[in-house]
Amino acid sequence: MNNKVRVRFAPSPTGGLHLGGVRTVLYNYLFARKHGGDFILRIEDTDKTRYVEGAEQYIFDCLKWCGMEPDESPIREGEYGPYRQSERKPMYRKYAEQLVNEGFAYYAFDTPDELEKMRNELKTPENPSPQYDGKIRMQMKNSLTLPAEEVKKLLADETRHVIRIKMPENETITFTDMIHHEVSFESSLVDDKVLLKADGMPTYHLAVVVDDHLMKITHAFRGEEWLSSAPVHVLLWKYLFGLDKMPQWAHLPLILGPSGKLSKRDGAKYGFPVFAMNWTDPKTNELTEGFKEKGFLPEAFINLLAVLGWNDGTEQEIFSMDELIENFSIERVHKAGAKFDFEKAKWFNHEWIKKLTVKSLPTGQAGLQLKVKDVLEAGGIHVSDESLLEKMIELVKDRCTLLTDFYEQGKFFFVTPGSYDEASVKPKWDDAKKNYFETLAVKLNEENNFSVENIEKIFKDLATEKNIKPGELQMILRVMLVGSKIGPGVFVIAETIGKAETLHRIEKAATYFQSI
RNA sequence: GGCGCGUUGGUCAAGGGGUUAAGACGCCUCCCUUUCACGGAGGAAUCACGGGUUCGAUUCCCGUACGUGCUACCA
Repeated sequence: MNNKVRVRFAPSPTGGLHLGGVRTVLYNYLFARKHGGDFILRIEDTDKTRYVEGAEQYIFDCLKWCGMEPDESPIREGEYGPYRQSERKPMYRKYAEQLVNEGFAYYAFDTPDELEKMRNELKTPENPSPQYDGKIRMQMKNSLTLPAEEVKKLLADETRHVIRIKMPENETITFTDMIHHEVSFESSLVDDKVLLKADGMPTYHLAVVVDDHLMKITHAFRGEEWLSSAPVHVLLWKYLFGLDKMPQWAHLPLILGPSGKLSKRDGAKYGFPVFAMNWTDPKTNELTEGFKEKGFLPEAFINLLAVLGWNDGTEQEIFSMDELIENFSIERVHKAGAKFDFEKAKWFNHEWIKKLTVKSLPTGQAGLQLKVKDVLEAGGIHVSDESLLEKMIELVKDRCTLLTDFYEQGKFFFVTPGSYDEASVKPKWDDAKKNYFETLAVKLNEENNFSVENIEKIFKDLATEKNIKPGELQMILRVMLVGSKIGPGVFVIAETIGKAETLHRIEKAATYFQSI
């Protein structure tokens, strides 16, 4: 008897990993970790036509970035492999045939053309999408309608065929969902889903049941879009392995975009990422932006996703992965879909940037320092002084919402401004100011202790002496050192960049201001 | 069209027969700061609608509307 919790996430390698996908992984992962269980990654690649080169590796990379590495997966083998359904192909047929032998499924020989013909003939305004179901299966070409001899011959001749489930006539299929509680369906209203495709690959319906059984999955969390096909899965469990062995289900609410279901296109349309990381579709070469590249911290990303559709009942909103694991409960996940709000997403990132110290990172991932360094270097700023980098981060992190903001907010610590906010300085600049800054430069140059306090004292004493309001002077000094009216205290900036650089910037700017 | 699921401010949401219906984001005002932010103090804004049940319904029940998902040899 194995009571250990085992959950799995089963993406199909057909494109990028969107918000809803990552949240599904996250909830699976949190549940597994909370209960000391296993988190398994299984790849659903039974549809060769939709398989996209590179998508599988991309999924691994995204999970790694988020800090959710599976215990068993195609790259970290366990005892229940293989973890790619395409590599498990031989396993499925016998279950499908068992179902046929027991009368729960049947062989269907209808060609795609015949199916299309049937649908077209039956299509009416009242019934826009006719199903292959109990009402019409006796008019189709299958082992229920054909004489046994003919079926035998067709199979012996290796005629292309599929195996379909035979939905019972009048049965109410009821099951318990951890979020929606009791859900019921009328069996006669569900169609005879294909279980095994003509190429021998299982469909999702067969594969999910067989694999969950073979991999001893105890809990299965997936998007709400699967709720409609749950009755098929329930029946399959009943026929194949017993309802008592069926995992507990939880159908997660959808994440919505500004107008309806969140789509890949919403990203481009509204200017926010919808994938975890940048994804370039190799077929179209189309790039969909990722949260990582947009400047999000993985801590913030999983945090904002976790509380989109779940909360622990307290007022806490900022959770680390460890706190999430501790406090998460699937029962508190909402029933209703949640609209994604990019403004709030940015707020989470802001909070995490403020929260993280430069070096220590709770996740053990690359620190803020390295990430900020990457941002600066991407902007062409070479960082050679690590202690200056650390100091800069501490000084400006309160005013950075995205990692990429560190460029604008921090570049002046490393490079002399190349341009100035002339509109602010021009009206204030006169001979008295020119004279003031010339004298200031001399005085600062004589000062050996170039500390914030000393710089400020010299600055203010001289202002008093020259009878100029310090406020205006401070603004000008800021533009001299920074180039614009942003950043932390001017005197702190001066101290940080050092005496030589401060003097250099004052002189360079004064010369420039004189010319405008 | 059928079936499923859902519905507390603009958004995320707590709550759950009697409450001034929490909190957060965003927005607005003020304070701090002669920079930009952070921070602090306030403010505007909500129980989809209609019937029941009840002394009382945002909360329970039933309808309606709206939203959303499924209705493929896709997952």
